[in-house]
Amino acid sequence: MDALADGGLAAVAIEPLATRLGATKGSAYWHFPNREALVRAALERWEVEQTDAIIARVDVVDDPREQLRLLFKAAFADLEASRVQLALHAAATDPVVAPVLTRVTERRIGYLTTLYLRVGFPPEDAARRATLAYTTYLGTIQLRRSVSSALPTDAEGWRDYLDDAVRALTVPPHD
Amino acid sequence: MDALADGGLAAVAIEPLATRLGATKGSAYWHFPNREALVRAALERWEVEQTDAIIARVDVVDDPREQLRLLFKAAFADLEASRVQLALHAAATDPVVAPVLTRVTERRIGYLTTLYLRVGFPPEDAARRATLAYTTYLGTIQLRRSVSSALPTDAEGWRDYLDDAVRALTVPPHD
DNA sequence: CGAGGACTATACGGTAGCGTATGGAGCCGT
DNA sequence: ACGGCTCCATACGCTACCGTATAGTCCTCG
Repeated sequence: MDALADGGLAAVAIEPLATRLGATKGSAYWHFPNREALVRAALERWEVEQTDAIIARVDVVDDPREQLRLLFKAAFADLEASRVQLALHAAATDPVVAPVLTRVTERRIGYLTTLYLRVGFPPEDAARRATLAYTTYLGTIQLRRSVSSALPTDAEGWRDYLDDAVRALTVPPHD
Repeated sequence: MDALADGGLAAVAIEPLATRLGATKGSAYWHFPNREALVRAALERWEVEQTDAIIARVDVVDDPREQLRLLFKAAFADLEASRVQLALHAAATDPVVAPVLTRVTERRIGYLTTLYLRVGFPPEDAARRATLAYTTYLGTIQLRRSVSSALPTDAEGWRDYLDDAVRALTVPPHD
């Protein structure tokens, strides 16, 4: 996961990882039949750890608006996780990555949709706004990584930014 | 630019491009001293074409809210451009890409800020909302590429999505 | 027309990664 | 104590890319 976060999917490779671990190719190929299996193992782990975990943590709260705010806060808190997330999006065309990324994304947007439904949005509006919220998340972590100077750096600036985002994303749909 | 859009920065390479063009390495190395120069040339071209061009097209309208809507529409219209955009963000850690990406991003957010100012936002709120709008843009093209099933596919669904986005992004700041 | 510049082609050596082969260590049960 | 299982190390061939060397073609201009 570290390699994925640091160097993208290309860094999830047999020889570099073996070196990093002070081992050799020979031993690596005993544990994994080939590089694809290694990548699959990393993806499987990511999918399991990054779906239910956060949802479960947010689900203890009752007020859906508060849940949204918590969700955003939690999503941005884990820097390592967001770097992995970006690495996988960067590798979205990879045939091994694509299905996993699709599943996780749809599941997350699905959960966001339930929150918007509980806020009182009609189904179609809830789904649309959930997607919009997710793109805001994606774009923000992308920007934070690529051009961090464009985002607030201090804590209160960041809080203002989040507040404004939640405010914008919870404005009632049409009229 | 095609190679960049299709295969990311890694595809902007001497030998693959030479083959693609029906030429040989030898000829490529006459035009460019090395691979880095080739990449720089592509980046320079991108920076020039993708900054003033769109801004100029939007600047003919007067109403800033309408400009925002137009800007969003224009930003999503050019599929090729958004793929290049994503390729560069994926390669954001590359020392050649980083400064170019930073310049372009800050310039675009700067322009968005002027629009929000003209809408009537106080400076700080305008800057914040401009950033938020840009992350929405980034996240949406990211999602469209990675998990296109999560976004509306038909024209009216897309229009509704854009309308909702503009609506959310133009809600007045705090109170 | 012929010399030099613009461009192309072929061949070479180097690096980084994949995957395979093969030969070990070290431990475990009989 | 010894055959077998687990795990690791070394060596090899293969591919794709980088960059260099060198020779060739063709066009233009004096």
